[in-house]
Amino acid sequence: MECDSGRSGDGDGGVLKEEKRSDDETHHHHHHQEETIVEEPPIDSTEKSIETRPITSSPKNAKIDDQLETTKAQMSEVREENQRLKMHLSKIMTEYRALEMQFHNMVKQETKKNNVDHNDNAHEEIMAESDLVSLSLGRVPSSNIMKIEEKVSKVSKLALDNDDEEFKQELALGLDCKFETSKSGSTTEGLPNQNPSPINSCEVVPTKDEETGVTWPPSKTPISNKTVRDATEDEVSQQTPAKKARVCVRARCDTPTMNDGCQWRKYGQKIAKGNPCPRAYYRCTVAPSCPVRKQVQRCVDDMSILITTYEGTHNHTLPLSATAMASTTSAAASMLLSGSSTSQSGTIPSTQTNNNLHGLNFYLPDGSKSNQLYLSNPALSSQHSHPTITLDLTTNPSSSSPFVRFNSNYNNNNNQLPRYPSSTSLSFSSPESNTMHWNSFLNYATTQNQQPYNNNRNPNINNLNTLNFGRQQNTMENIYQTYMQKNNGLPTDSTITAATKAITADPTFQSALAAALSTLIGNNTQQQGNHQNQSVGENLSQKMKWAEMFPVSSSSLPSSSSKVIGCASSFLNKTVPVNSQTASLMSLPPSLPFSTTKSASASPPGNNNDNSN
DNA sequence: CGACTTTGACCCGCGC
DNA sequence: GCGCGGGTCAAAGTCG
Repeated sequence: MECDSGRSGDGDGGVLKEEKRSDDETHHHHHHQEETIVEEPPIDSTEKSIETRPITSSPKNAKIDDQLETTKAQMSEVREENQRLKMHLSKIMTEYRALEMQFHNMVKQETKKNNVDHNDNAHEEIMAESDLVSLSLGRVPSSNIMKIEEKVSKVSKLALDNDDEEFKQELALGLDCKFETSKSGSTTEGLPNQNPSPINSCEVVPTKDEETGVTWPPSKTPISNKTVRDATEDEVSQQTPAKKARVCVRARCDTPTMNDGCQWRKYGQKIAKGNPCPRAYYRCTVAPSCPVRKQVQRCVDDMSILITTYEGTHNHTLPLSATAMASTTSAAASMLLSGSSTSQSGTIPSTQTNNNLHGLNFYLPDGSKSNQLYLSNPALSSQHSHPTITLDLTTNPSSSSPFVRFNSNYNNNNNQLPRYPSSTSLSFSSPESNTMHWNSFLNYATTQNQQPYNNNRNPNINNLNTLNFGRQQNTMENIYQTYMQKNNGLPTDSTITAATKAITADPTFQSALAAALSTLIGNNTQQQGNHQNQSVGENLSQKMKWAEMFPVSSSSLPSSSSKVIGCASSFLNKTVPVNSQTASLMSLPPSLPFSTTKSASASPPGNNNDNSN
């Protein structure tokens, strides 16, 4: 809070300040001296003493009166200036939103077109481009993406008043404002104290079963496996090839399992081939019919690394502490299921050129960067029919390599020409100090007591790295909050433009981004939620709205009560104010299979608040 | 006693 | 068709 205000160029308030300066430089110039005089304490004390006494020395009094007058006048001017700035800001916001709307509409149109074309061409394109590692998260052929980009640039040009910088600034201001407000909100929120109202959570009734796309067959549902499977198979087969998207999270963890906030019940264990460490199978027990499973296995190469693979989406209200992981994994899975496959080389440059998205650098492993790819445990990644996205939280912080990777392995058979790109890697890294949210945030989770990484110039981040998560939950929450407060974390011009590019590159990406962002700023977005619109995605917008609806809660944190002894990833959870269901839903567009609950296996969401059995 | 874990058996898909 | 391996089931065991 206090320490960052003086910094320049680190996002946050800096944008506003600069705006102020540039707009009203003259005011500042000729008021500056008087301001300093006013703020000087001796004058105040003199004032007091004079006021309390009868007027004795008129020259002094006159001087002071003058100063008072001047000060008052100055203050009123400052107020006016403030008002002007506010007006300017609101205007900018309006324009920004208008642009967002336009952009979003275009994206929608393009997506529709692509969906039509997709069925015919997608696979061929995938086959043809399988050698390319792709960041395209949707099935939008790059040509179309480029079209979209062109259109966007056109729109931008139209709306920019021929000033790109101004546009950037506007964008930055728009988000700036949001973040700023959210930050102020966070201070009052402090530690979450309220339960997400089950009633409220139930209001977000999933209209579709998450089973729609998650082809995970519910095995222990009231209905028998095969019945449910048969019931859902048709739908599934119609929508997507039967691919069970999985999200694999690699994290360093001493304990047998990661505490992701959810309740799990072990139902099996196997020694997988190629890994002496047994693989444990867990089933979500928060709701009896929840189809979510996870596999936990130690990495054969590094026993300290725990590989947790999630499959499916919760169809019930999650404990607050589980929402972050759920939304993150859901979003990641949605990226897969929505087609993290196609892209042509044309799109790569745009995404590779260091797209800096809210502090995230997304870049693709091209041939030269193949080492960026994380090849997950072969035993886990060799699941042919399971597109798997890997969140690698284990990267050595000292390296400049990405800290977090999304690595999707559709098909890990090396000898085969993969139907899908063999891997897709999203690397979240940010060497720049103003773009370290995710880095610190995720490393915060993963490095535990590992060495701090030095990429960040912000000392706050390094502090975080020295912490264990999971065992110092409260401490970490506080520190995280402190960190969020200290790092106002406002996007800079470049981040905004990069974000625009990234979004342009793929609308589907929005879902993941939304989840990620909501994870970061989720409960801090109360007032601005309604302003966040289509640019980042409706999902994010929705999330923020929901964030309004569901105040943060900590009283229901199961991570503390759960029997699960594990590495807490619950550090994430504090940042997501919504219940799990909304988190799952929000993180995904309705059309995405992971996003909703649709059919059979789901028991009414309202009934799922109680624990299993 | 209920909830959970363990563990051997079983099922099923895939490759040969 | 067969074998392999991943995934799941369910009875038995364990724990609080």
